[in-house]
Amino acid sequence: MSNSDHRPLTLRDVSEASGVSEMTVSRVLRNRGDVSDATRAKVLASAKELGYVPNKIAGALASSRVNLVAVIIPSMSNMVFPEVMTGITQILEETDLQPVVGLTDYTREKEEKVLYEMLSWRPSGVIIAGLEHSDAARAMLRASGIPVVEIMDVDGTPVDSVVGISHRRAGEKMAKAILKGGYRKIGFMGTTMPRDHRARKRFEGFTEVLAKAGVEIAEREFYSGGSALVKGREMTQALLERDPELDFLYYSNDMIGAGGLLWLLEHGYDIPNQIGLAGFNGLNLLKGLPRELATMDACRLEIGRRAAEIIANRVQDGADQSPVRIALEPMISYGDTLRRP
Amino acid sequence: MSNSDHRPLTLRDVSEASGVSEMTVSRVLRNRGDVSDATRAKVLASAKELGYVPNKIAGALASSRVNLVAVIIPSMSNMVFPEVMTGITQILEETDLQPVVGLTDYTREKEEKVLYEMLSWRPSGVIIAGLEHSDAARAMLRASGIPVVEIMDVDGTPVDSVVGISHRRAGEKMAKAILKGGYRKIGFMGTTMPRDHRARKRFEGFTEVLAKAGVEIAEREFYSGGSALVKGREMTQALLERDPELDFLYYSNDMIGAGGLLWLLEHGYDIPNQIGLAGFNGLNLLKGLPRELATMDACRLEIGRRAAEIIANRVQDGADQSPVRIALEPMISYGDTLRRP
DNA sequence: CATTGCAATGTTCGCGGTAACATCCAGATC
DNA sequence: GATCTGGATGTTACCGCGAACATTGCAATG
Repeated sequence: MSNSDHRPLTLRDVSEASGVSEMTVSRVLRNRGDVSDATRAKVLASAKELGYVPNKIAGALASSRVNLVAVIIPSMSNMVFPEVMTGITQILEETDLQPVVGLTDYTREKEEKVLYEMLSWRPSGVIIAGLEHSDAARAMLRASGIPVVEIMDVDGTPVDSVVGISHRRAGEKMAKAILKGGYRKIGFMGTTMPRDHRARKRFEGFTEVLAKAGVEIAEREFYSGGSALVKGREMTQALLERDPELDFLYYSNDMIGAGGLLWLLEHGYDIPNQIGLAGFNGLNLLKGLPRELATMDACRLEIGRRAAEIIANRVQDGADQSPVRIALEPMISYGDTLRRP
Repeated sequence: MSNSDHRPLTLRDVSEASGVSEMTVSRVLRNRGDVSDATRAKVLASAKELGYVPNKIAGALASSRVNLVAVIIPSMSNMVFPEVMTGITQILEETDLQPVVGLTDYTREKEEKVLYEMLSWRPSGVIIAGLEHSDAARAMLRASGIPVVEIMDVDGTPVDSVVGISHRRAGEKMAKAILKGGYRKIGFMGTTMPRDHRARKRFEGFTEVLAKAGVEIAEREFYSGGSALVKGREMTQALLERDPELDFLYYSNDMIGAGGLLWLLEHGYDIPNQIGLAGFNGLNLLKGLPRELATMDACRLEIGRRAAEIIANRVQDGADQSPVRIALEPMISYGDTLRRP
């Protein structure tokens, strides 16, 4: 049962223990090729007794097949990417592919490093967040010769396939809804977003629609780090102190929106009449607040699923290798904090 | 720049492009051994121009060295494990080790499968949540011959090293604090926990201390799935309808605790006098609620860091391989919802 | 009973690197 | 000038497995 001498086990050990060739053991363990039931049973017994675990490193080298899919995302801590991962996992579980995650912390340097690291394991595909990469990263992706799916965002030029929503459009859509709701003095709160291109695009779409209607953002506030709920409270207070006339607050994510909502309720604001508010991302983590925050669903689960499907399809041999572009439609949810038109 | 014919690049390609042997290229790319500056520059230029990415599969096979650390945890979606991951990453970033995550969904079968899968990549170490594993899993861990750190929980017998808190003690500690606060009619809410051994142990420690003081849990309620915030509200309402006399509510996690808190505030309860409440896990995600929930810090970040440190130390050659046991002390935080003694 | 057919099993070679050792050569040393 | 030295580079032999092909043996066939 135990491997006390501590020489790592190999196929040879199993082969000797069961009295067949290494090749036959290999066939049994991979369920490939014809093996008699008797032999199969014998081999499985020996393998189990020894506690043998096949060496995928050797296997992958010999077969030049790796069942890994690299997933490169900025962070795991903000609820949006875990949900994307769930979607990816749901699909890949039905195949023999396996996701491996790399984190970029929203920096290009790290993205490049992580990508290099991942590609050095010769995965079968790459799913990577965003369309903005360094030239080197883009070159690596292209040179890798494997299917690449860029996710989250469709506003730009993909290397290969892309699945996401248009954040520009999401911003526009929210702006229109706010205007239709009759709001005119609008405050904006978001992260300081040097590298959050998606937040930037939403903001651009948002302000453009407002501009066309002759409305300007009256006040804005940015934060980074700390508890988002607390920051939402603080920024909301700060904004309203600067301009008590504001009748709408647009938050770049639901968490700060929730903080703002709590603060407004405590201070007796009449929502959504005296003041309306909306966030972004449809975190169902937040269902159960005193009021339901207006928000926009970024289709995260679906994005993960679609991206994984593209990879899974492409990996089959003889599969169509042409790039796919999927633009999902972000759905607005009015909740209790945005007047309906 | 591009590899259009699509034969994957190898060391040989770089070696031919730069006019030196493959071995020299290998040395340059790994920064190992003596190579003249001129040669180094030449090789790096060729590698970059070709867009060559070393093949770690081949490298690992040849050197039998893999810079991966398997991290096996139940889930990524409940805020506790992401924080552990952060701790692990913080430490491993200073080394050349890299974490690779596998998810078990709180089931033993999946744990066993994921472990097998991970071990087949011959990682340099394993960090795995909990002390309860199938016999097969335990056997694999032992047979692997690599450092293993079980995390989160210290109430049990580890395979090798262990870093965590005593959940039994955490439950006891909270029970004592509640009793000292003068509460006597206590309700409990948690997940249906067939496989959440840590929640179970907390519950056991909790009830035992109460029992010694002659106090019994008056009401209890369990949930699974859905939005924790909503569930917290619903369960709280249900419990108080069944027994309006309850003067304390203990929640097995902060999220449902937050839901309960919001419900109680909306219904005009006087907290913490008429009724007190406490959760578990110290999610700073939740800082910013109208009241700060009493809770207990499970030392998640620190657990991740310590576990990673153990692996990092052991991986060095000539390192002390003896098992380590680290029991961290969970700290109670009274917040605004638990009367101080 | 020799021949065929096919399932079951074995053999050879190479995947793309690296460890370990071998070689080469310019400058230092006597 | 012969010898030594050590940095720079090359050669050889694997690492553990799987693809492709080779072989074996036994039942079916004429």
